[in-house]
Amino acid sequence: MPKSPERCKEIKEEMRNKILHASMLYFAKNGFSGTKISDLAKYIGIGQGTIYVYFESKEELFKEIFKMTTYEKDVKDLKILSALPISARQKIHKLSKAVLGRLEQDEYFAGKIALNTQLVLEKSDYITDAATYQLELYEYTAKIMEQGQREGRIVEGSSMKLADYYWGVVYLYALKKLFTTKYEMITIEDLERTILKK
Amino acid sequence: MPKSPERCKEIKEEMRNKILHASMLYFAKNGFSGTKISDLAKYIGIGQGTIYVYFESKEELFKEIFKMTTYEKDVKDLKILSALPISARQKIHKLSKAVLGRLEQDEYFAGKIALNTQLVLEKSDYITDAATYQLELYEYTAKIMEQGQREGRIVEGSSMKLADYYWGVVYLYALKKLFTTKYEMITIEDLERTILKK
Amino acid sequence: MPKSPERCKEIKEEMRNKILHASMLYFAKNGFSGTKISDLAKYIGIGQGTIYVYFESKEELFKEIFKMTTYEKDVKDLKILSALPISARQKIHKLSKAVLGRLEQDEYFAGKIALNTQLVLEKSDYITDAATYQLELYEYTAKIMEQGQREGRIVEGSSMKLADYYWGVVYLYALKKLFTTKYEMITIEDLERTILKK
Amino acid sequence: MPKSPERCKEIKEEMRNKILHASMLYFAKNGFSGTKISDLAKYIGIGQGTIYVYFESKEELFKEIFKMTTYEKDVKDLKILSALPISARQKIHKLSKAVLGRLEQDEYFAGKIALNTQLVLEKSDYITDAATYQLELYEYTAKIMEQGQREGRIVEGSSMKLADYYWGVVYLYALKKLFTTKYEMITIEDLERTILKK
DNA sequence: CATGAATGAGTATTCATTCAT
DNA sequence: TATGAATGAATACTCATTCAT
Repeated sequence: MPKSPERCKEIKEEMRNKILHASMLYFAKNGFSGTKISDLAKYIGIGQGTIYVYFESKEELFKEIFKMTTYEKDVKDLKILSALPISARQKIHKLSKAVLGRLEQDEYFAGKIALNTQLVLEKSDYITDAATYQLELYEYTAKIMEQGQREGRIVEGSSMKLADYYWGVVYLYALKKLFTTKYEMITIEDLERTILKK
Repeated sequence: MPKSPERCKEIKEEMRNKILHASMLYFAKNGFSGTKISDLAKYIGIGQGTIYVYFESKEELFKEIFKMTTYEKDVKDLKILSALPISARQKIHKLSKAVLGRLEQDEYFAGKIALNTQLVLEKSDYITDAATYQLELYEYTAKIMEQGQREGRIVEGSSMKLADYYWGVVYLYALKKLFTTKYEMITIEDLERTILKK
Repeated sequence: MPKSPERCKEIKEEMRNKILHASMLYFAKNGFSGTKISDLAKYIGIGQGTIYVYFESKEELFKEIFKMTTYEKDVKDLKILSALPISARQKIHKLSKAVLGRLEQDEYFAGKIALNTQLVLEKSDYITDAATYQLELYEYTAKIMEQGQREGRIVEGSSMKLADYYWGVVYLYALKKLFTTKYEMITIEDLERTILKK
Repeated sequence: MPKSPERCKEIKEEMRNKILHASMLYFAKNGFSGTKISDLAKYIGIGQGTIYVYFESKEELFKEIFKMTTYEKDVKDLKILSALPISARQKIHKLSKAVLGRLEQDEYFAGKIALNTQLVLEKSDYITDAATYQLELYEYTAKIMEQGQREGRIVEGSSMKLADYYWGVVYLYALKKLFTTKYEMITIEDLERTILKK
């Protein structure tokens, strides 16, 4: 008789997640074509075949990683933040504090952000799926920018450009986190300066 | 066969440069492992074998590209700029204007900057070679930052961090130039804001 | 656990036979290299591992199947038939009737015959083991052919060739039985005509 | 400059045919799953990669072989034969003579016939393509059978069954040709006896 | 010199077999 | 004992490199 069927499913789910999470960082650091299944398996600490028990192919694994690393939750949080009855200045501050904090503590957060780039770098097609959430993230940020502009605390210019600039800098330091051993993280003020009026 | 021997060399040099320049952009966009020689040759419009007439291997081609895309000239220019008897504010302005200008007009400039990242992303070893010039670039920029700090026009903090931040943003928009079709370029003011005091 | 020890053995023997019989047909239809253990297990309705409880390897299973599907009993029957004090014509008739009858009713009989082919097709080495009985089958058949030739009812020619021809046709319709859904079975007369004189 | 472009295409076509022909016999003898690309390449005397220059995959190679080994020409010939103003007896004689003659001399003919079986054995889907011509072959043969029945020289029964029986025997000896080293080929009379009335 | 077909080392994927439960 | 997830050796397939033309 097999193990308890529920426990069994749990274990399978666990392994799948293990592969998914470990691969995410590996792909983020090495790119799709730079990642060999044999190396990846060794890195995860499993046999090559095991990967194929859970995923049909290298490509499919990559797609699944991508689904997993969606900005869904972040968008929800940002939506709430943007709707709060506080000044844009305060919103930006809260956002910057949260983002830089996670960036410093959570390598997965950095990986998630970097992966989006891999996708661009490797001209993948999954972008569309991802782009939706990324766009929402930008839109809510842009809204805050507009509020800030009305309040006179954020520089003039296309609010979308500003949002793009702001998140671009975040992405920049995600890359640094992932690929550099020694680097100086910017401060909250540094980040805010990209968009705040003097 | 025995055409004019000089003309012959010229022709050779021409083809070599053609390969070198076209490959630079291709590598910048696709990464080292993401680039297949067969695709590259098709992109350049030559036979695969031709590449091997001028370069020993894919790796060697990449190294040669790297030598070509050195910051040597830029360092020289920056050195001169940093030594000018003008305010840091003005130096930053001149630098930003020049950099953003080239970024907008010259895809090769964007490619050169992006390549440095490929190297980091793919954990290559040539970094040492490259790092030397990159470091000098950062050092001269840091010097300007320090001057600016003394003049009270540039924000406090490690001058190296500021230089790194400044060039990071430049790199960010080099990527956008290379990989995005529609994007809004930042203005000189946007770029300067990363480091200028209000 | 310690049920009746005999009953236990019985159960084991049952499972072993289940695997053996089901595999026989599967191998006969798909060939040795065309059979995946995972598919076979699914077809039988058991886990992959279970097969390895009863058989050391895919190869060993195949050998065991082969032992099981020996012509031993058929040879014995044919020996008796060939020794009967009746005309070759009658012997051939009895044989043809029996063979075509079994072919129509018993898929295992068809499978047994087809398997011999797999062995030839896949150039296995077990042929030697099998060949012995097959040879005897042919020899007793050839004897009947010779009797028939003396009686003037069977066509001239090498008696072995005729036996080979006769069983070849039987094999042909074993294949049809196994692999075809709609086909017309030959009659006893059709089969006899291959060797009978007009 | 490359070789003369026409000569080049010729050479390519030659290699493609070389692979196609050599593979046909190899597949016929070893089956689809029993054929390793590495072994096949060694057998042909080329590098493994070369196969992939001409064919997308093992499966595609197999399909191409199948297209090549169609009964197209045979059907045409048989159509002409069936329309000749001679007796069915004579037609059958001409056909049997031709078929057994080719079988003895031409291994490719045997391979072609055997391949059809591989397809059945391996339950492929290409059968449909092949089946068309096979069916025509059977239909023209059945016509001759009907003529023979009217002329009283061919045994009674479904003409299609007789055609199927006749070609079945041919297939049987194609297998013997391919897989057996020592065997006795049947004579024209042996073959004809399957269907001729005494 | 330029080419692209041929090659085989390297990489992705499959599948017989093991083993913890 | 029965299972099916895990494994790695075996196999299919890719791609940098060579070489005859």
